[in-house]
Amino acid sequence: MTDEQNIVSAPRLWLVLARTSRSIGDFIEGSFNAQGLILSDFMVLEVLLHKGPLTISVIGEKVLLASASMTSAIDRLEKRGLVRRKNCATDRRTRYVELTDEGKGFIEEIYARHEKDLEFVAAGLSEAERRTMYEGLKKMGLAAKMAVPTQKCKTA
Amino acid sequence: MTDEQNIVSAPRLWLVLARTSRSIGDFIEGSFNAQGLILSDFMVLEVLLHKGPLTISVIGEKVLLASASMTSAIDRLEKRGLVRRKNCATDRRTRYVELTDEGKGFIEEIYARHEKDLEFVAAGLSEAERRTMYEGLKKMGLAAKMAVPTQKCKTA
DNA sequence: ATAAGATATCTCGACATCGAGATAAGATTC
DNA sequence: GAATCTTATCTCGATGTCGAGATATCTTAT
Repeated sequence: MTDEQNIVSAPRLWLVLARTSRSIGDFIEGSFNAQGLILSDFMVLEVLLHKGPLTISVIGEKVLLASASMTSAIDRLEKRGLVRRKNCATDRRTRYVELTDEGKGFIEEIYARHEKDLEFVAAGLSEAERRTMYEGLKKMGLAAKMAVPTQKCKTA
Repeated sequence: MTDEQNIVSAPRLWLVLARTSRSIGDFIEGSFNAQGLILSDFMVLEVLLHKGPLTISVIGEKVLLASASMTSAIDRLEKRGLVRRKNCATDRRTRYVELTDEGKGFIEEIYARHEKDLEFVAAGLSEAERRTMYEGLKKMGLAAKMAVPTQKCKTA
């Protein structure tokens, strides 16, 4: 740390933010790439584990994937027997996606490791630091979202 | 903010970090997508603007692109007349990449806008907040990098 | 000087993602 | 009830990225 007394410019903050995000992303991907899972597929499984069966478009909103990408993501997971598509009784356009038993055990195990990975990465941070970072990141993210016209930014 | 008093878990911190990084990325891309620039190409031009001519592999290290991706990135930029490949006098394997006059003017203008975008995003943060976030992000990034065996993590 | 190893760039094939458009079905309006 | 609008998913083609391997060149050891 040679810059202990300099002010943190916005570009510099963004640089370290982007790099950190990437480093952590690479790191956590390491814990399931060996199982042939990519980050998107992991996120889909994780959402299903914690929220239960959801429609394809709802999952897509949560993991930030376009509909075309969702179709192929679910295809990949279904082909491996980790999830199952189920027709909706009341709306025949809709397809619910749910974890198979195998998929549930699979993601549970991987998610436990994932949590440990994240604890490790954040281990050096005090509660106050986490709080400040959390709030600061939210502020920045909200400002960025508000500035993008296409994005729907819920004010709540 | 309904969670003013809860502790910030590592997964939650990572979630907001990843989302913020993405939101800001989308936002800043908006300011040059109209010019037909993608983020990678912008980063290449930005490095050349601030560091001067560099070899393809050095640029790749700085913008975190694999060599195959760098070849096509430079191809794209060269085709548009924004950069130029130059053979190295002392090492015939190496190709230096430099901005053309057009490329220089182009990236200068876009970078100015880019800086404003980032100032806008970080505007709501006090100097203390920025400092805490900066240091905290660096801590997390370093921890993640150290945990990835393939990555060379300079201790300096 | 030669052989073996390292390095810089490029080529090729695979793949995840996306936008746009197709299809089918629910919701709304008249 | 038919026409129109909206929504959910899928298909298709294009693109950016990557890993692995090819090629050319430099470096090092002998």
